[in-house]
Amino acid sequence: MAGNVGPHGARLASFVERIERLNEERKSTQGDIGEVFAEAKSAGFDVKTIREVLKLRAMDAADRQERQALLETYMHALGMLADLPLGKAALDKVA
Amino acid sequence: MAGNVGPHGARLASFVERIERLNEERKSTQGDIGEVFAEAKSAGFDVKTIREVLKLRAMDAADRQERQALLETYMHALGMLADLPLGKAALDKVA
Amino acid sequence: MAGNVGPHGARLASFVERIERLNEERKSTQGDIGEVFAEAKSAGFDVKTIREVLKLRAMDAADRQERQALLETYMHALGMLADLPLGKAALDKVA
Amino acid sequence: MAGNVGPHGARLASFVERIERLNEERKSTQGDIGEVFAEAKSAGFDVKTIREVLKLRAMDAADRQERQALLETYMHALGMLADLPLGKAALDKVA
DNA sequence: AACGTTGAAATAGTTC
DNA sequence: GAACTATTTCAACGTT
Repeated sequence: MAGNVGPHGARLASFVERIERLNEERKSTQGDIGEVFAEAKSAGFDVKTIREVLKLRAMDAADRQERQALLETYMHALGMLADLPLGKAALDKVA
Repeated sequence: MAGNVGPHGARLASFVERIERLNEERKSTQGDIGEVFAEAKSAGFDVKTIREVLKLRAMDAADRQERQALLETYMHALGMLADLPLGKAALDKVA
Repeated sequence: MAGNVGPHGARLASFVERIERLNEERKSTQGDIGEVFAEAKSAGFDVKTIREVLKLRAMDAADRQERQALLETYMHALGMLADLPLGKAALDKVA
Repeated sequence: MAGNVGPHGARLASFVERIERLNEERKSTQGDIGEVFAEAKSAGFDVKTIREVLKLRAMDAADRQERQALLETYMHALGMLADLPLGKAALDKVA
């Protein structure tokens, strides 16, 4: 049963190895995060609360992105108006 | 209202920012992994199968590590277990 | 204030009570396990080592199950992998 | 290296097997719980909320136990008073 | 014996 | 919605 997987074996092996390498990188970064949490903890901070802070900030960031996207849509729609007081006021509302 | 967070605010901010930075790094790596999968897919490979291969290889690696760790414990317990069928079978697996 | 929970209250109460009953059963069994450990300890055995033995045996059982499940996937993927060294090694492990 | 673990091997094997059997029992019960949750879910109930209910009831039960234990302490302390109005009033406060 | 630490199990959230 | 990962939780263990 010595197979013949065809000429694509090497290509497949390459994909597998690249993914494994990236996976290790990901885990390493994850480990770094754990270390920072541990450091914060031994500095007297409450890890759970820090997680809450991070979550809130991530939400804020997402909101900001949405608003930014909306803003750009408005920018295009109001392109011809932007220099006028009316257009400026509209932009102020979404910014 | 200048965001007075107490004397430890700067320290906390540092932790939060380091984690956020590492998080972005992690997501970026995750994105890279997704790209490799996409590349493999458009090269005609089956993504599900690649995942299976990765899982199997990871399992093997983890097993090897864990068995190695258990070996030390067993070394100490040898006297108690070595001539018990159960213990022998266990030892055979890690040896 | 007769605890009117709506028309589905009885159904919900039934679910809650069944789960609570099963939970007690689970805790009881857990207690039995603790007793066996205690008994083994007072018979002079090292509890930690017994835990290691249990872990190893559980691992082996899980491995066997998982490899069996993977085998089916591999059967389908044989054409793609069978003559790639990586694939061969993987197949050897499950065969 | 055919060990001689001593005369206690059979005893150890017995402990291991008893624990493994209890563990299966525990997992089986756990599976039953999962089934009840699934059933409740397909009946239209929110699983997360049911978990909250269970938690609250467990807390209440623990409280009741504590109060019961306290009550018994009082019972003993007030044993000689229990038949008198004064003692009864005291007992009413903790019940 | 209370305390935090460690390890395992379950739950929740995220990604595909 | 299925699978994987992370977070939380619970119990056991040693430590002070």
